[in-house]
Amino acid sequence: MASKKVSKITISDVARVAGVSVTTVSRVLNGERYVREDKKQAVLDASAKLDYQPNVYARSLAGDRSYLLGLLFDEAPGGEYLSGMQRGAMRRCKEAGLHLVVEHFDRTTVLDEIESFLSKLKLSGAILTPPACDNKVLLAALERKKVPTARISPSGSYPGMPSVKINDFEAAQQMTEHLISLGHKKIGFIAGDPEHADSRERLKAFRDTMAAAKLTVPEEWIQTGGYLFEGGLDAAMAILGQRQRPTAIFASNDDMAAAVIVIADRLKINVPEDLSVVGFDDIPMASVLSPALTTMRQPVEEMAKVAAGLLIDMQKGKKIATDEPVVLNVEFILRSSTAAAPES
Amino acid sequence: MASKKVSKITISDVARVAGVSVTTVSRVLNGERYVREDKKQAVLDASAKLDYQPNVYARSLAGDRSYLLGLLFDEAPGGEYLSGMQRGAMRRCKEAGLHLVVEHFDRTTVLDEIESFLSKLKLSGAILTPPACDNKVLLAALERKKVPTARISPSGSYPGMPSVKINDFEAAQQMTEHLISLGHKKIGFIAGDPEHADSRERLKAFRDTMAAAKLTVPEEWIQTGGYLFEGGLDAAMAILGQRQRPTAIFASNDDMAAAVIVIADRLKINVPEDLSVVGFDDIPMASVLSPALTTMRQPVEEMAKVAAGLLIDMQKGKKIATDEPVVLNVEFILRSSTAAAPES
DNA sequence: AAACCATATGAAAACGCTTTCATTATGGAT
DNA sequence: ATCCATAATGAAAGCGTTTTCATATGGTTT
Repeated sequence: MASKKVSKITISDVARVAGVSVTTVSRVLNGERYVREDKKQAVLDASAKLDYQPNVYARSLAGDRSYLLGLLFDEAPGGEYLSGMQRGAMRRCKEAGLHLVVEHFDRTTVLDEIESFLSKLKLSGAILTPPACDNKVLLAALERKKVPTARISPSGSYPGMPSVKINDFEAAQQMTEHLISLGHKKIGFIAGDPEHADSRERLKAFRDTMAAAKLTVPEEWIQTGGYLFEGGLDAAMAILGQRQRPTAIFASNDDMAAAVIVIADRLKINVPEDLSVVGFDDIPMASVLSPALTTMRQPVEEMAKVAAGLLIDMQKGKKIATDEPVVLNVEFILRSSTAAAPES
Repeated sequence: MASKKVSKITISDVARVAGVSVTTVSRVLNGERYVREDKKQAVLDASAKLDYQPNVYARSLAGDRSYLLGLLFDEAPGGEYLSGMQRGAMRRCKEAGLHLVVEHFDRTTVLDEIESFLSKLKLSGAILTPPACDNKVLLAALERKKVPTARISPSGSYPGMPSVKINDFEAAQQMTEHLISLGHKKIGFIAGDPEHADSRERLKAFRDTMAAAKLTVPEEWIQTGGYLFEGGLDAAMAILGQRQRPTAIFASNDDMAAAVIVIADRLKINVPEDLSVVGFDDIPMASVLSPALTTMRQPVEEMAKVAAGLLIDMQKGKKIATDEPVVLNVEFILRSSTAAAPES
């Protein structure tokens, strides 16, 4: 007795069981119009009964979508940031039956390489994390290849591409107000990368908020650290090495805030008694620093989830606003690196 | 005058230009035998001239390979660890013209879901990071679906699946010897997750090395922290809260070492003057801790690269040793959390 | 009653490759 | 000269979908 071949279940198997044509099965599976309700149900039943799994490659070859979303980056942002993004994007992909492919383009990647990648994979969409979201070459290639693209925390806007960000201005304003409310009047600031819009926003918010509170800030207390720990060390040294030093420092991200704490420690300045320090991002390190860092949490995972969602909606033909970014909320995290300003 | 259609370049275009059949082109592109050198060259030239990009989906549909490698994980290890893995795997994939798709399976993922994923994507290979590398359900599914799988730092071996790891025993031995050479005689140990082979290895190495140096370790000085920061806090408290306390603590990873430093700080114990602390992994946090952590660096990126390489070789039909893991070297990183043992 | 339209359906033609199978050189060994 | 194995090649048959196209059906509108 010949054993039944355990062959793969194809769309025609489903068609046979449901008593319809493969065309109809395809229609049902892709949610098209013009299928009678009873047949639709029959197809769904048959498909479930047989545990039918459409072949991604056949679909991609025949249709022109690919069921793959790309998460693209160039110089990697922090690992925690990146894997948060990834988790968010993955979750959303799973809901929609898509898959996430990751790809790295470093500074040396030429246009050809990018285009070759794009034309080979024909991504259904691409998510760009900073700083790739501002990589002109990459953006141009994506546009030429007509790959729907969502950008995360980009600088400015790019025609036809939606983006997701937080309200950096408000967040930085809130953080500055926190320090002011603790009685600090002499506050320093360490900016990120001036190329990044978010960095410029945070700095502007700091300046505006200080001015609104009638507090002046010597220019020497405003330094740039490029979002890097090392840059933060230099910036902190530049600020704290002066005769006149502030009683609080607002670093534009946690890496640089950690650097401030290191420098303060080296200079025998007590944090938070003599110097309050705040950061931005809430990376895992923030809670293990000593003292634990007061910071502003970015909803990293959520941002990627939303970005993926935008792409999925675009693919479904929904109209998406591409001129204004989707703005998500931050969360203020109070820990022990901030305290009331010391008696003057 | 009709403008020339900018249509996609297919294999038959290449065939025409090279003056051969598509079969021959396919043969050349897949490195098969039985193609005369001159024709081979003609194909290569034509392909380069036309900038031909084989369609991944058509290839996957026709052949039975998929040009996709999967990086699979369940409960995510640290973000830095994961993104290091990813970088390594991606690099190797790029060299081989493959792409990396990432997928997360959490504790609640049922077998069906995994199998559905596997049969839909027909991965050319899968890389499992810990702890997914020991997930029985996942492993069984991969085996059933015949997906070539490489495991990273697994517990034990699994028939037919190669793995990559470091020599945990030697590394932990070296670390223990470092402490002993500094004059420490009273050393505590915080173990990781007893389920993990690497954790058991590190503990055994510690015990053996201490014994070899004729040093005894009270059982209360050996605690388990499960590789987690929180677990490390408890373990550190259990060790340092006693009347008799050690002059050094070896934590099985950096997260727990960070916890030791936090607890020491809380108990007003100076590190490294009164207590030396060492970790394992060299996560980025290690260098910003205060004091900076002496630790053992795992070649995370390299491990993933090697794992990807193993899969690629397997696909090419090379014979791979699956009984013995590939062992990579660690690197001892001396920072300032260790010092000579205090005078007794 | 003819003409029209929206709805519903399936047969068959792509999609761009790999692989099978049949056929034709090629170069010794008999 | 004849035969055989092996090297080299291409025509054509898949691979499992989506999409196009043709056709059928049952109202509505002229």
